[in-house]
Amino acid sequence: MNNPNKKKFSDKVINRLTLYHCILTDYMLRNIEFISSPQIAALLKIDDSQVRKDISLLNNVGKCRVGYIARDLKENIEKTLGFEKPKDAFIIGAGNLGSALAKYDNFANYGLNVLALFDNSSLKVDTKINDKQVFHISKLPDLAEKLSVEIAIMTVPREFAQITADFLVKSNIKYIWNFTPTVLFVPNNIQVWNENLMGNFLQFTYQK
Amino acid sequence: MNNPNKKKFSDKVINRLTLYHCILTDYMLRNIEFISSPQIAALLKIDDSQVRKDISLLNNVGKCRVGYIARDLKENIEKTLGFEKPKDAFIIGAGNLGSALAKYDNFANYGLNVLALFDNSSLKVDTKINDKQVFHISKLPDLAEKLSVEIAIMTVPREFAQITADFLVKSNIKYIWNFTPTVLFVPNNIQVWNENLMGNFLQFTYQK
DNA sequence: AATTAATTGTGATATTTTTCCCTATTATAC
DNA sequence: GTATAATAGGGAAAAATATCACAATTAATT
Repeated sequence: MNNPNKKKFSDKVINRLTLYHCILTDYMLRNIEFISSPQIAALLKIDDSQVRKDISLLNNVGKCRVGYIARDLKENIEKTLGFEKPKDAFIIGAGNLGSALAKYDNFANYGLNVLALFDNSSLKVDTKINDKQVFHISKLPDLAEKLSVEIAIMTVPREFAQITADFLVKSNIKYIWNFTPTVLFVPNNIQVWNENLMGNFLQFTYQK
Repeated sequence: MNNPNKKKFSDKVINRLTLYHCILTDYMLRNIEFISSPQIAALLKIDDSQVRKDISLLNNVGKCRVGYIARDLKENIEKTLGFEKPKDAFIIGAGNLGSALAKYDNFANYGLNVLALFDNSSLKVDTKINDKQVFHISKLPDLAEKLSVEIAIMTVPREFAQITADFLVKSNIKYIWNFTPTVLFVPNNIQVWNENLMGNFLQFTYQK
């Protein structure tokens, strides 16, 4: 009955939980002890019962008339979503976006460690970006194996997207976070997340 | 019956349509004339009837046994989602991410024109990034009014996120694309899209 | 010309997600 | 102490979304 391969939470729930986490981080900085579902709901402009349902999935209990203990809830989300089991990743493509993501130290707070970058330009190879070395792309298979890295953040120009994806798959990368405006063709055992920036933009500007 | 303020398409549909558009762009580059719903579905690992349902919303008709005319379908998506009516935007925060987005020329293909950047650092003010001028943030209200800009892409450090949002709202900005890991408190008439990068990352790495 | 197989379009069904609504609880005000 | 109002928790209903199933069409094959 309890299929261990089944995801525990839907994508929507995970997405909302990380937004609750952002709010809770802010509450911590402001030293506020309690948070209520209507407060969270108002900030995100969603229904308060939705917030309670999500939180109840974490087996987190609140106090009537008071709300939830902000610190506990924050830690509970971190534990549930695995922030404290860091995952290592490579950035493929040390251009503008790749560099920006390499400098985005917030990733580490959410359990994502960028170990290195890869590029094919000799201008970039052997430089450092935010203390992370840029290697030639040919070094990737070796380093991925040695460091057991399964996650690649792909920020190459669109014309190299598919060929790069093929190379990553051959190098035993299992997760590709695709920042190129391309849909990749990969085997079924590879997880791809299309960071569909324009789709997101249209979602919030279209007819509102 | 036909409420003109009602959105025609759900967020999910818009998101998928932009992914279909990515695929179609690739088909154009490869000079492939026809595309079928099972082909699209296989790339995105979704159901083919889902693809047909989405496409039928565009009043696009396909040919049995052949599929859809790739160029027509692409143009239909562009027309429907308004790629050809460009929208002007400002980038707020000329740091790494802001600069990367200013250099991301793909936005223009999707109807988003970045006119200028704003920052409060004198080191950045009056420089140019990809031919776009960086202005001091104090110039924003004037320029937003003169140029009728309603969209702001926010890439400031998290500690300045809320104060910046307040300032944008006062400056009559109506749409905030929020790249900071913060949930903003804004009036109900302001649209915010939280580009929740870590949420997206967790969605595709969590228990898969 | 007949057959086969691939594809669209769509109604029906199933599933997922969200919202509604009510009860129990409890801090605060009176 | 009692009343009030805000909140959590959770079952039920509603809404949204995705999948299934199949008839109709048609290009390709025989």
